[in-house]
Amino acid sequence: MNSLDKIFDSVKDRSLFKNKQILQSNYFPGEILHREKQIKHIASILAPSLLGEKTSNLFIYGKTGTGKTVSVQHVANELSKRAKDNKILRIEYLNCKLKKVADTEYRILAELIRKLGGSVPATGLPTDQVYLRFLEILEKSEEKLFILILDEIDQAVKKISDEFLYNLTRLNSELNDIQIIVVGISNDLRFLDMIDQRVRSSLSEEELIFPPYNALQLQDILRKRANESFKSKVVSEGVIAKCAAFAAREHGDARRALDLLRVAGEIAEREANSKIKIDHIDMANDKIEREKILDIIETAPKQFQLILFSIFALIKKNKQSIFTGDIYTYYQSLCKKAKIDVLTQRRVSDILADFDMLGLINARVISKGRMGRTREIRLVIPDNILDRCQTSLIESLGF
DNA sequence: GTCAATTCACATGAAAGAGACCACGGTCTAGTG
DNA sequence: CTAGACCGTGGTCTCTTTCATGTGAATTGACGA
Repeated sequence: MNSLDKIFDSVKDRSLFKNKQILQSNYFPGEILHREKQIKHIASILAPSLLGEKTSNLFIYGKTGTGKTVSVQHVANELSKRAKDNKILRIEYLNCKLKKVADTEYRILAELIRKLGGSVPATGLPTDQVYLRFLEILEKSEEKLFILILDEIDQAVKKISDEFLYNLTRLNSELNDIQIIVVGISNDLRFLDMIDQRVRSSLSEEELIFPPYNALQLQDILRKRANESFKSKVVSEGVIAKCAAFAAREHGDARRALDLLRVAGEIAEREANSKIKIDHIDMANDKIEREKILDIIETAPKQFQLILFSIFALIKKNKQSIFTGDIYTYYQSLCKKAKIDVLTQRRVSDILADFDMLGLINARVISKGRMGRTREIRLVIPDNILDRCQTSLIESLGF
């Protein structure tokens, strides 16, 4: 027991972190760097709501990790702080990408109702019933304005169709005592092209684009957070610069940069180093990448795993690119051997497209002339973790 | 040699089914007074 | 008489199939030089 105590005690001394939470992605910083302009813009658009006036709907675009969510939430917090006493304003934030929570029309409404203090069954009701309940509960509330922040709204629209947004904007005409203001946040800059003209004009009355952070800005952000989260002298300037450079390469993703720093810190800590070294960042980068991929692979449904396994096998056999047809035939024989139902080619095609989206493979639709059109598929999983992936696949498939 | 038609092997879309989950309202049953 | 069990109907949601339509360039074959 004593020896264990020692280990436990030594962890405390050895820790490089002062407060690791600050580097976690759900941490909400008190001060947001390099977004003053955008924050002011958002605030100025939403400011009239404090007087109970219906403001324009607002749409915000920007890649992941450009501070959209944080900025909007910051403004929302300040607004509700101001409006706390007089019941004019109610602000709710909802991330439409959360699986099983808010990724369908029904669930978004249900979640909103829940936030407003009502209750709805998880399933079973017709959607229009849920709309009615939503209206009812809105009418009942004392506030005059309801600011609805829909994060990752592109995900929702992709899944549900833009009718949902149309309904949402139309609700205002059915509401007497309360008006809804929609603030949409989207990662996809082409989002507006996806939605109907009618919706577009009524929904995105104001638009705002968040540019990616550049390397210098990322450095500022990292430096600030590092100061708060690490003990002193753990993080050197070089480390920060490297983290920033890494993330800047990936379209200026601040979240990514912070993850990198945190994981590098964890690695350094485990190695009993008192400082983070440049190497640790490379290791962290590998680790993040590896865990992301392994996580996808391990949690994927069986059929997905089978198809992925087929891809692995074929890639190994002939190093060059492979095509949908090859994969399908291999997959078929695999299924027969394992006595598993065979999916149609149509479905497999979709699954391959999913893999492309997830970044496991790189699929390009090419035409081989008389040999038809197909996807040319290349694996983007780095060689050094390919074996790990394969063994974990074999394991979970029970081969 | 040139040019348009053809043809391949899928991609891509739309719709609809299967099966799991669930709410709601009506009916039946057993327990209670 | 009534609370609770039970059942049928009709929802949502995910994964999948079925049917239909689309598509880019190698190939073909007719044509003219």
